[in-house]
Amino acid sequence: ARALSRAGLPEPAEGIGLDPARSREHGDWASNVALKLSKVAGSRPQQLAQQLRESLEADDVAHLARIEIAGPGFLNFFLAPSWLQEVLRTVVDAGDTYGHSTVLAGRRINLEFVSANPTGPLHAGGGRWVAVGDAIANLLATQGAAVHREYYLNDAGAQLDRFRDSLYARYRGEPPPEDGYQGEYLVEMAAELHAERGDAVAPDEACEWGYRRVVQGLHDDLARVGVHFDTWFSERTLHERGDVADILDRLTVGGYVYENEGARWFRATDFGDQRDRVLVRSDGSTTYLCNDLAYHRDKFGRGFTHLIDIWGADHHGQVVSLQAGMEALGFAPGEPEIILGQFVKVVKDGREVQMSKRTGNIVTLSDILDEVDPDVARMTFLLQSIDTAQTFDLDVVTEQSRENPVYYVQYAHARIASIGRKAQLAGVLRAPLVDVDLARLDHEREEGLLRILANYPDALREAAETRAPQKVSTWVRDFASEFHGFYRDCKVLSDDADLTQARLWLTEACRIGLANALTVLGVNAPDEMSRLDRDDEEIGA
RNA sequence: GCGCCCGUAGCUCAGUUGGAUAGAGCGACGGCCUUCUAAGCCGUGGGUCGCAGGUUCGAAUCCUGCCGGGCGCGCCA
Repeated sequence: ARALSRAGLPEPAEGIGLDPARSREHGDWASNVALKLSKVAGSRPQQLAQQLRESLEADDVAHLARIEIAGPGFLNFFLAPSWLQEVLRTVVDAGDTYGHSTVLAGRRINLEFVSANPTGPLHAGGGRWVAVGDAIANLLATQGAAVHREYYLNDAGAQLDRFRDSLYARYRGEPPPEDGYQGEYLVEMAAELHAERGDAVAPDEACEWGYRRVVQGLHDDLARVGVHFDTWFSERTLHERGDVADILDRLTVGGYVYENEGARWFRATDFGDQRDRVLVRSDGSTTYLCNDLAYHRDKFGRGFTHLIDIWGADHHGQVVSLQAGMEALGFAPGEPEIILGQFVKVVKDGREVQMSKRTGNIVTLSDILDEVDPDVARMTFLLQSIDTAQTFDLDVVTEQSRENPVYYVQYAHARIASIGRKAQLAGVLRAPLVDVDLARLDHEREEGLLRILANYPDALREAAETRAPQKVSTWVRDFASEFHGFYRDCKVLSDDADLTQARLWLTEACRIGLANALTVLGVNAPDEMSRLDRDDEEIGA
C-alpha cells in the first residue's frame, strides 16, 4: 500500500506510520501520511489526503472496503471482513511460530544476565533479572536469532576472598570479618561443612567447598523457575589461560596504556569515557574492568555476532568504560550492548529489606518461591518496565497471589482447553479449515479477538527491538480480557453447526496466540485450573 | 557539582521512536452463576499526565529550566 503513495509524491519518510486505529470510529488502520507530507508536497493535508484516497481506491487493494478522511487529515482505512478471516488462517497456518520473524536470522547473540556473585543465594531482586533475561532471550529468538544464555561466575576476585574468610570464621564459630558476609546462610553452611568434612578443614578448602555449594544452590533456584543457562563461565578460566595478560599486551601494543603512580591506566577518554581507568593496580593485580575485557573478548572468540549484558542500574557508570575498552581492542563501537535495569525494593512486614548479601538479612528468590508459584513470580517481574524501580512487597504478592494477573491470563487458556474437552465429549470435531465458513464470525467480540491477534506480530517485534518484555505482558492481558468477554457473549458450542465450527477455529487461533505469548514470558499455559470456592475466600478473610 | 533512570487515578503500574476523547489491575459502589470453569463478565465513580516555558497542524511523549525520588561518580566488584 505504501508504494501507492508515490502517486506524484515524495518517498515515504521518517515518522510516517500505518497503525492499528485506536478507536473503531477510526477504522481498522490509520495513517498520518498526509499530515507528514503536506509540508514537502506544498499542499494542505486534507487536500493531499483526498488525492491519496483516490489513488488508493483506484488500485483495488486487497481487503480494503473504504477510506475516510478525518480530523486534520488522517487517512482511516476500513477493511472488509475478509481481512479478519485471513488473520485467522494465518495464525492457524503458522501455529507455534505465529508472530515470529526472521529479521535476526543468522545472528548469534550471547545474552548474559543475573551473574550474581557466587557468594550466597540469589536474592529476591535477582529474580527480576532471571525473569527479564529469560524473556528477552525468548523474544530475540522469536525474531530468528540464535540466543545463548550465559552466567558469569566471579570466582577469582576479592569477593570470593571475603566469602572464604567469612565462611571460615563461621566454621570456627567466630563472627565474620566486618567487611565480610554477615548473612545467616553462612552459619548453616558452616554447620554442613562440619557434618560433611569434620573440623580440620583449611580456609581455602572451605572456600572451594562453599563455592561449589553456592553454585549448586544457584542451579537449584534457577531450576525452580525453569530457567536454563547454556554456559556458566568461570572467571578463573581467563586468568589460568593468560587471557587477562594478553588483553594487557594488546592494549599496551596499541598505545592505549600508560603508567602513573605505579598503576597501569587505560586511555578510556580517547573513546569518550569521562576519565581514564586503572587496569593494573600498583600491587600488580588486575581490575574488574581488565578481567571483563578479557571475558567479553572471549565471547566474541566463541563466534557470537552480538553481545548483550543485563546489568543492575548501580553499574551504569561502567558501561562506557567497558565499551571503550572493547573498541580499543578492535570490536565494533557499542559492543557489548548493556541493558540497565532499575532496582527492586523488597518490602516485608511493611518494612524495606536491604538487599545485600554482605549485611545479611536478605529475602531470597527461593523464599519467594516458597510462598508463590513460579508463574506468579515471573509475571510480577515482567509486568513492569525495567526502567522503573520495582517495589516487590512480599506480603502483597503472597496474600494477593491469586489476584495475580498471571491467573487471569492462564484462566483464558484453561477455558479454551475446557471448550475443547466439552466439544470432544459431545463428539464435535473441527472440520478442515477450508470447509468452514469464517464469515460467520461477525460478532463484535469475535472481530475484537482477531484484531488483537493481528497485532501480535508487531507487539512481539517491538518488544524484541526495545528489549521490553512488559510489552508482551500488556498484550497478553489485553488479549485475555477480550477473550473473557467473548467467552461470556458468544457460546462456542451451540446447535448452529456452522457457527460452532467457525468458533472452534477461532478459539484454536486464540489458543495459539495465547500459548505463544506465554511461552515468551516463560509462563505456563495450563489446560485446567480448579475453580476457586467462594467460601474459601471468606474463610481466608 | 557531574552522569543515568523515574515522577500518569486513592494504591501498583501500562502508554514515552509526537497523533484523534489519557488506559489496566487492585481498592470503592451497583448488577450477573438451571446454559462451554464466576480465578469470569457488565456498569458507576475516580486525572492540573510533578511545575513552568518552548518546538509543532498536534505534546504524557521532543527541547530548556526548576521541584521531588532512586542509583552511580574508587588502584571495590
